[in-house]
Formats: sequence, structure tokens, C-alpha cells
Amino acid sequence: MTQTSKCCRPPAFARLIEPRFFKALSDPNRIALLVRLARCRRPCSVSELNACCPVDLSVVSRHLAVLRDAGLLEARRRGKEVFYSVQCDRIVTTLRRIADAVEACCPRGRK
Amino acid sequence: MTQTSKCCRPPAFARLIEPRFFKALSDPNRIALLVRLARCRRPCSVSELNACCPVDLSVVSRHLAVLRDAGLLEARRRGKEVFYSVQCDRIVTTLRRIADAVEACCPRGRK
DNA sequence: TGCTCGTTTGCGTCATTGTGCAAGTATACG
DNA sequence: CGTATACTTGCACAATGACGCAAACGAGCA
Repeated sequence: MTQTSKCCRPPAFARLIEPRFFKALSDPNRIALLVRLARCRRPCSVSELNACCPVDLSVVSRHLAVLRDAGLLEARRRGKEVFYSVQCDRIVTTLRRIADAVEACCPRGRK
Repeated sequence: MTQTSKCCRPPAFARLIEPRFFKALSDPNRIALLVRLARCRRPCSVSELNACCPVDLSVVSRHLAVLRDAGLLEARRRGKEVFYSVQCDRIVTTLRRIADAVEACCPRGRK
């Protein structure tokens, strides 16, 4: 009798990991944008964020939209500008939940 | 005076987030493979893992190689078969480190 | 040595994605 | 109104990635 039927049953492990979330972080420019935004500790406009990316402003705008749609950023318009900020709670919670689920499946050897 | 110069300085925040790591998790089939492997709690062969993916065996092999190259899986040959297992420590550590770094940049509102 | 099984790799195809440019939208200001 | 500023979206194109099939590779076995 194998261990297959005795698999751990974390709360919806599979659904915990959304491709869109990770796809958003699979591009160097998007990571740079997120890091820049996190390090600034305050909402930043698109033009401001363009400083960390050697690409066209329209590309930055699109990258930010991807991060926003994936739930990593939040967008808020103030006047003519749109300020993006990091969805800290969501990111931290998501990462920790996955870490916990993985750990629950591989409890031994936690050296 | 802005907060820009007072950005948090987590240990190599930018390098903490590797595109390759997240790119590996950006595909549904690869996530399915990882989840299946984690739930089984033991090394599985390529043919075995093919059960959770409706794609050709060669595609599964390639997906596993991507996960291995990203440091998410480990491969070990035993006879004719190759057994893949989850690199739990590495995954858990990576996710928690990123979570900590993000949290450090957004300390307030940690409701 | 041949043969088989399990896995990987080469190749062609098709879909997706990142990019720049140009045009469009939204808001403020005169 | 019209204009300027900030951003988004349409379009075309190049690069990347997922996929299946067939061939190659590697380990065991007769």
C-alpha cells in the first residue's frame, strides 16, 4: 500500500498557487517595478516608476496593470496621475500560506 | 523632503526575487506537477507524474526540468527511472524571505 | 550484443508575451 | 471651449514558451 492515499490535505493547496500571481513576477522589469515600489514605501506614479525600467512608458503602464490584475498592486487615481502601491498584506499572506502548505507536505528533514 | 532616501534596505531585496523561480510556477501544468509531488510526500518518477498532466510524457519531462533548474525540484536517477522530489527547504525559505522583505517595506497597517 | 523500458532532446508549429510607436482617453488649467 | 499633462490602448513585430512527434540516450536484462 502506497502513501498516495495518505497525502496531506492542506486547504486547497492547488488553488493556493495561482499561475497569474507567479506569472506577474516572472518578468525582470515587473520585479524591478515591485521592488522599487516596495522600497519607496509610498504610492508612486507611473512616470516615477518609469525611472527603474529602461523601457517605454507605455510598457511600464502595461506591466503595472499586470501586477495590479494579479493582485500585487493597487491603483488609485489622483488628479491626472495614477498612483500604484504594493498590496502588502495580500502578497505576504499568499507567500506565507504557500510556504506553510509546502512545509506541511514535507515535515521531516526540517533541519 | 520625501521618504525616498529613507527606503528600507532589506538584504538584497531585488536579488531575493528571481524571475526563474516564479516563471517556473507560472504554468498550470507545472503547478499541478509540484502539488502532486508535494502531496505524495515521496519521490515520484516521470511516468508517475504524467498522470496529473494531460500532456505528452516528453512535455512532463521538460516541465520537471524547468522546475529542477529553478531549484524547486531535485532529480535522482535510480535504475532506468528518474525520481523527482520537492526541494522543500529551499522553497519554504525563499517564500518566507520574500514575505519578510515585503513586510519590512510595508510595516504599517499590518492589521 | 541486441532488446526493452524510462527518460531526454531535436525539431517544427502554434499561441502567448514583451516591446515601441502612434493614437486615444482622462483630468486639470487657461 | 482648447491645450497640456499623465496615462492607457491599438497595432505590428520579434522573442519566448508550450506542445506533440520522432529520434536519441541510458540502464537493466536475456
